[in-house]
Amino acid sequence: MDAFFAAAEQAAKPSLRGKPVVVGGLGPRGVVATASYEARRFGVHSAMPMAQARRLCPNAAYLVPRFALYRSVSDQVMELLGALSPLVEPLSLDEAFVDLEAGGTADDSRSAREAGERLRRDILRTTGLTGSVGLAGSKMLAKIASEQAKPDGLVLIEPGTERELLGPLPVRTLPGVGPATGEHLRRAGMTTVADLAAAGEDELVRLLGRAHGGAVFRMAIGHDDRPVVAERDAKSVSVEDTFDVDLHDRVRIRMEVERLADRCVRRLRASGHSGRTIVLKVRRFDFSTLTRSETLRGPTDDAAVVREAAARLLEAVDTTGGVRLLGVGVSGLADYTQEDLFAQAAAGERQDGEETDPSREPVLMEQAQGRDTRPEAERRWSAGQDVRHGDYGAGWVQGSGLGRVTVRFEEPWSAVPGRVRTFAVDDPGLQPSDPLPLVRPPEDQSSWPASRPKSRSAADPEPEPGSADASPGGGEVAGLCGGEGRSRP
DNA sequence: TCTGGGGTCCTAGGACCC
DNA sequence: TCTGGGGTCCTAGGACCC
Repeated sequence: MDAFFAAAEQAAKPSLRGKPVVVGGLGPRGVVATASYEARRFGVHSAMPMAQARRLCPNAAYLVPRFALYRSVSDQVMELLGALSPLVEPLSLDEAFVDLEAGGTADDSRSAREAGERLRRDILRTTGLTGSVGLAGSKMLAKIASEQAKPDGLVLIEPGTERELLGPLPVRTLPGVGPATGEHLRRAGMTTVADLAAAGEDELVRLLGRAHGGAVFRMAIGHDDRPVVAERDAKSVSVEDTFDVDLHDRVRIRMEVERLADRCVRRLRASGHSGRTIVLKVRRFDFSTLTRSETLRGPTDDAAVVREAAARLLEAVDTTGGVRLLGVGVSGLADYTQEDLFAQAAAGERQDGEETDPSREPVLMEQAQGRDTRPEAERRWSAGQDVRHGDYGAGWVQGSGLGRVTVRFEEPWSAVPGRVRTFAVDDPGLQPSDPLPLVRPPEDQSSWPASRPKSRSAADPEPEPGSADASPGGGEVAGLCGGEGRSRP
């Protein structure tokens, strides 16, 4: 899918179409998840610190990710892929490999191209979004082709042309060659894929190690026989939080670790797993990161066991100077859930005498450090989130601050950009809501007018630009480009 | 206003065992 | 008479991917 998160937001919010949109963490330490193509022209890209993005493109709309929406669109796309072949390997919400041969869908360039074009039409029709297709004889080349096809295109690599196509490309094009390996190779005088092929396997193994060097060499000469694997079982489950402000208080740190352990176990159980190794991750004030792990005698999915193991691991970590991130993970997964008395007994022995009483700790939670420091009422509203108002219908939060929240009332199928109204953050008529589908469901067409805004003409004039942004408490505003936010449509 | 969150795979050293 | 040769498990860190 092309610029997936941002494209989904533009499809959902007609007023943002054709405008720069940036989706990602909106806190002081957020990074860009996806930038729309309009925002990319300003130099904004994935993984960039949000602060830098705002400097480069101050007029973009900055929105929180809405994973429930992306997941539902992803499910629709994956279902279309499933109709092409039983062998579908999702890489993420917006990308997957499909083995067309195994599905009997295509067996030559012509039939593959037809299947690809049909798929792109089907994706656009069912999701309202564009996707790009790469067709080739291996996963690596199909992926490279799909990158070349973006946005909204299709590229097929004819069998026999692989090496001449790969040769001039930079080494970073190959999967598995990241910043470190790329730099390593550059220092060895290799910048293109042809350089790697010419260097030979022995030389790459010497430079990069046995497994990595061998893999990079095979990729460089266009050899990739990795199969498309439909179902991979998970090997670990983890959760982590970066705090808005570094944590110093040991009691608070301990409490956050236990909260993360609980969250991790909830995810573990939801996935139907138990696990034997508990991992604690700590990123310090200076970005140095360490992990500590402990392997139990048997798998567990017991929150108390994981919490206590994580707390034990924390005991051995020096947090002087502050902590910016904490994480808890479980690996060594068993493919079924079980109550493991061994592990619990072992944990109990090691605990021996140490008391855990989380009920005494929330008192300290109020200390103003870490996470979102805005007042509770304002914390309810994040730029981009879905809301519904009793009188005005469905909309999305454009910004909040100074005790106010501004909402644009529009739906994915609104013909014109919607009107904006401003409310008190605690307005009882305003409630968070679920995302609307991007393509209007047919059965809703008769019922929709009933829930439309009662009076469009009653909408408030738009707020002063920047008024909400002036909030000292970290209020956030989804900016709009080209004066769109200031003038009536 | 510097740097998210959820993963996978690989390497290397030490413990331990036969 | 200073020290073999595997193999597995555990821990920690690093690179990479989306």
